[in-house]
Amino acid sequence: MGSATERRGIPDATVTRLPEYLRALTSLADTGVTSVSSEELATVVGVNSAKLRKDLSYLGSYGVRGVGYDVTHLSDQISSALGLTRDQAVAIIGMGNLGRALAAYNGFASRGVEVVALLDHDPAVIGSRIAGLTVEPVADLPRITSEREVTIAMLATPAGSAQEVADLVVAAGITAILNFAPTSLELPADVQVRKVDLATEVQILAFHAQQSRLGGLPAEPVLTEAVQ
Amino acid sequence: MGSATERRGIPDATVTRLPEYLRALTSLADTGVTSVSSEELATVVGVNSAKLRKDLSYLGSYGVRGVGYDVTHLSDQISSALGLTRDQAVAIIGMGNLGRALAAYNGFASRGVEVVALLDHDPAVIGSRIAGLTVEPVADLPRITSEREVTIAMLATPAGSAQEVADLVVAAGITAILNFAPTSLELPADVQVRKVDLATEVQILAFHAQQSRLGGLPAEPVLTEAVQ
DNA sequence: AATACTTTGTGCCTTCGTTCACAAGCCAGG
DNA sequence: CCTGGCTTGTGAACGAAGGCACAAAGTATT
Ligand SMILES: NC(=O)c1ccc[n+]([C@@H]2O[C@H](COP(=O)([O-])OP(=O)(O)OC[C@H]3O[C@@H](n4cnc5c(N)ncnc54)[C@H](O)[C@@H]3O)[C@@H](O)[C@H]2O)c1
Ligand SMILES: NC(=O)c1ccc[n+]([C@@H]2O[C@H](COP(=O)([O-])OP(=O)(O)OC[C@H]3O[C@@H](n4cnc5c(N)ncnc54)[C@H](O)[C@@H]3O)[C@@H](O)[C@H]2O)c1
Repeated sequence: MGSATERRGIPDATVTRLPEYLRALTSLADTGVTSVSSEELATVVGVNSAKLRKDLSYLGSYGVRGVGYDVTHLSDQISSALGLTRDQAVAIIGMGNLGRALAAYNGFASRGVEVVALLDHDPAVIGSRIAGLTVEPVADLPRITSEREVTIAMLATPAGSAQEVADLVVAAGITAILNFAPTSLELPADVQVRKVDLATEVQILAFHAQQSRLGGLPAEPVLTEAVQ
Repeated sequence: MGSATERRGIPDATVTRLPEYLRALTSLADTGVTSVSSEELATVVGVNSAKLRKDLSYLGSYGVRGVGYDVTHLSDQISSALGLTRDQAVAIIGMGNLGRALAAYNGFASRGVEVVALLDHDPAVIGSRIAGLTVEPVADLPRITSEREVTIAMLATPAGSAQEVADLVVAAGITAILNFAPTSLELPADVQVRKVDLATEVQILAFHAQQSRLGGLPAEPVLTEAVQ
């Protein structure tokens, strides 16, 4: 119960859930709800309510006992904890199939993410307009980064170029990368990297699918915890 | 050290790493490497070597002390544990920006994933050809599922339709879903769901970016563990 | 055959995360 | 003002995951 929002040490597991809570709260607010109990919010998000409360307690939240949480206030608290007081300026690098889809995605704006630059190295692509932005050469990344205060790069280049491009990104002063290329990047420890690898996701699903196939017959207690 | 590969109870954390190992091994095999030590493989993937060895031990692996692991044999072991002995047949539902990018993605084939159907409900899209496949109506999902033995569905519809479509998917007999819509699905407990939410990923990065910005000044020991 | 060297597989301890369960605190209603 | 009923915030128990460190088990060398 420290002074304020910025206590060092929100657990990683909590941080990964905060965006989920925020999304659920935004959606509740849109439907006119002004107050939620931890129980209600927890079922919406699909987590245990005690976990939810503990998560919120890390940001020194202001729930009211017997009542619940004020939706807008809690949203603000979470936004602030996540550093979303200002929109995050994002650059997308590699304007192929995936890069174009990302650029065209209109789900970012409402969640504090603004795409401010599209980059590629292919002269055939540079200069074309995609989703209201003009594709620029990667060579301009340092200038673009400082001019538009880019904080996050999305890497959508082929795996072969990913490391090389990541190095450029870091050299340009960006310290957070969302990597879509199926390769692990070797970068300084102060650079945050998150990876989205679809084939990996599918393979994890394949494992579980196989499990239920195998486990289906040997009459196992199927553990039907209702998600209701 | 049980009889074989199919021991019940590979930890979840291990399962999520197995695809990474498999990818690294495939890439090593491509460059002609036939044998790796846990140390080498671990640095490629970016994990602790003891963790790697423990992970492999869950599949009753056959490493050779003093030598390491046979690359192709280990690949087979992992593939088998993951249930990739046959390609996973995947259906993509919702052929918008993202669905098209997924359909055009050529990185699946080499990793045991085959896209066998593209579905939408929009008559304007149905019938068009994308990446060699014809878009079919969602109404045909049950037939398509049984005919082509679809095991996994990728949901790329707007968030508003996601639950509804997911219900159809389950009704068609599919028990594994990769959900790209930013919403949590409520489904029977025996259906495996994994979610890919890009805005969430960005927000997590935003948090860490903020942390290093705040922590940057108060002279903290930056913990530069070399990923080498 | 014996010795030196390498690398696995794993027991054990530590750290992190989850869940339970309940006292503390707040509101509403009489 | 006081009582009853909810819901929060959190201590404590539990469980999962991570990592160290070393015996066990193999290869290579003499
Ligand atoms: N398409 C998908 O749905 C999908 C899904 C999962 C992962 N991915 C991954 O995302 C990445 C991109 O996929 P894609 O299908 O869009 O590929 P793509 O080939 O369509 O596009 C790649 C783009 O990156 C550009 N590029 C290449 N090297 C570059 C460099 N050094 N600097 C700047 N730009 C460069 C190319 O000019 C091209 O425009 C790949 O790593 C792929 O594995 C794609
Ligand atoms: N575009 C991206 O890069 C991106 C990134 C992250 C997440 N997403 C998410 O992925 C989903 C799709 O995004 P998008 O940009 O491709 O949207 P989109 O609007 O371009 O495409 C949606 C497609 O789904 C189809 N559809 C709608 N309702 C359907 C139904 N009931 N049954 C079958 N098909 C239906 C539509 O006809 C359309 O073709 C959204 O939920 C979005 O939030 C997209």
